[in-house]
Amino acid sequence: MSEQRRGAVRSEASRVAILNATAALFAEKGYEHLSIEAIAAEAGVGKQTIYRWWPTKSALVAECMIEGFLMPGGAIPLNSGDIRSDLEAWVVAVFRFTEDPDNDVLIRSLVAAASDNGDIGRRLHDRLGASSELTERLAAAVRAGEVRPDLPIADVGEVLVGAVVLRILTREPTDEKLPTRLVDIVLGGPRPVA
Amino acid sequence: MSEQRRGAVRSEASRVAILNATAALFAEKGYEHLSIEAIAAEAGVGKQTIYRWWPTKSALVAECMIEGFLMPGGAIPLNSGDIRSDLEAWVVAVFRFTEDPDNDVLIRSLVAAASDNGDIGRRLHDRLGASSELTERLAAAVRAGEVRPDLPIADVGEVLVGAVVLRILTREPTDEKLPTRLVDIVLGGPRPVA
DNA sequence: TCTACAATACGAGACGTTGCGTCTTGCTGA
DNA sequence: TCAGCAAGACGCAACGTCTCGTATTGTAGA
Repeated sequence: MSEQRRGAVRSEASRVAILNATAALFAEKGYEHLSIEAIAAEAGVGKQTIYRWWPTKSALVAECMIEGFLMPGGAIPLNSGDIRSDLEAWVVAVFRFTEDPDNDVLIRSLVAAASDNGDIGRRLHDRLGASSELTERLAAAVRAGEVRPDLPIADVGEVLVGAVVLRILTREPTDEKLPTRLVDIVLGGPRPVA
Repeated sequence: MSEQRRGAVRSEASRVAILNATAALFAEKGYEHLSIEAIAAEAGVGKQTIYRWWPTKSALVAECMIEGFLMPGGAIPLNSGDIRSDLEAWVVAVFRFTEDPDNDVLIRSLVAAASDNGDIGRRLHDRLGASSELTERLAAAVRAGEVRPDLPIADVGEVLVGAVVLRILTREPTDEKLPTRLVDIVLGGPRPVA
């Protein structure tokens, strides 16, 4: 045992340069027109160094996403105590994010990447918030008795994200009341008049 | 005026052969690995004949979709008089359709195609039923007093389609109760016990 | 009416370009 | 000594343009 390894060790500088270049070119060109050669050139790296560590373009993009080089942050729903306005604010924030053409291209490219690579799909799913912050906010609402206790919160988050993604895909323009309507749908009707 | 044209006229046989070949190769290889040269060869047609009439691969796929060479039929929700079970049956049918790996590839390729071509996105949207049969069934439910009259039916259809698309993208396995939960969400709670 | 001609679409495929993924070379550092 | 590195050559596939020769169709002159 004790497999000693000798020889040079993997260069972290190259790795980071490659991820940075991938993120930059991805945002600029989109997933389809992303080329390994361009990434290598942009990163100042030999092609082999990319092929040595990542089997496919998809894997490279997936790692970019994991490491947070793509989609930094992401919307996090607040907890003001009012689940309805918090969800609405979240949807508004997401739509506002997608209004910037740059972000629009980014999202659609991510969808394209997801559509031919399962890993990317799953990570996109996590990162978009459906299984983390958004669900957490909904769970808090259940605990606070703000929504009916049998609400399938994981599915609610997914439905909201799905609606947003579909809007982006179909290029349907969003009207300003859409966030309210979406939240009404998933919460089972408009806010009761007090 | 009266700009007369002369010379040979466009060959309908070639046009149909190209669309057929595109549909066949699209379903077989997916959008990404679809090549114009392969389409030309499959259709027994010169490449120039394709480039003469379609500016891009996306446009070709879009026309395939318009003409119904792709996604024949599509699920049509029944009207049994019970909106809840009709919607559920529709969701089940759609998920069952996507369980076949062939259809799965087709759908994901359509999503990929939509993500870099707006026309395809819009047509996919129409064809998936969100703006036609599904909405019509929901409108009938409103007229019959089955659901609250202020339900934003167009958005409900979109939300359901979005949820299905997202499931396909994320490769999340579907459990058998998912259709029920999705319908519960958009209809504002589980079916009341009679 | 018939015939030449011009205009256009067609199948076929050559062409230069781009990006692929592999391989080689010479260098650097553990 | 051996592994990772940058650089880039290599053969391959598909790109989109272009040019052949042929077929089809309208226009115009006999």
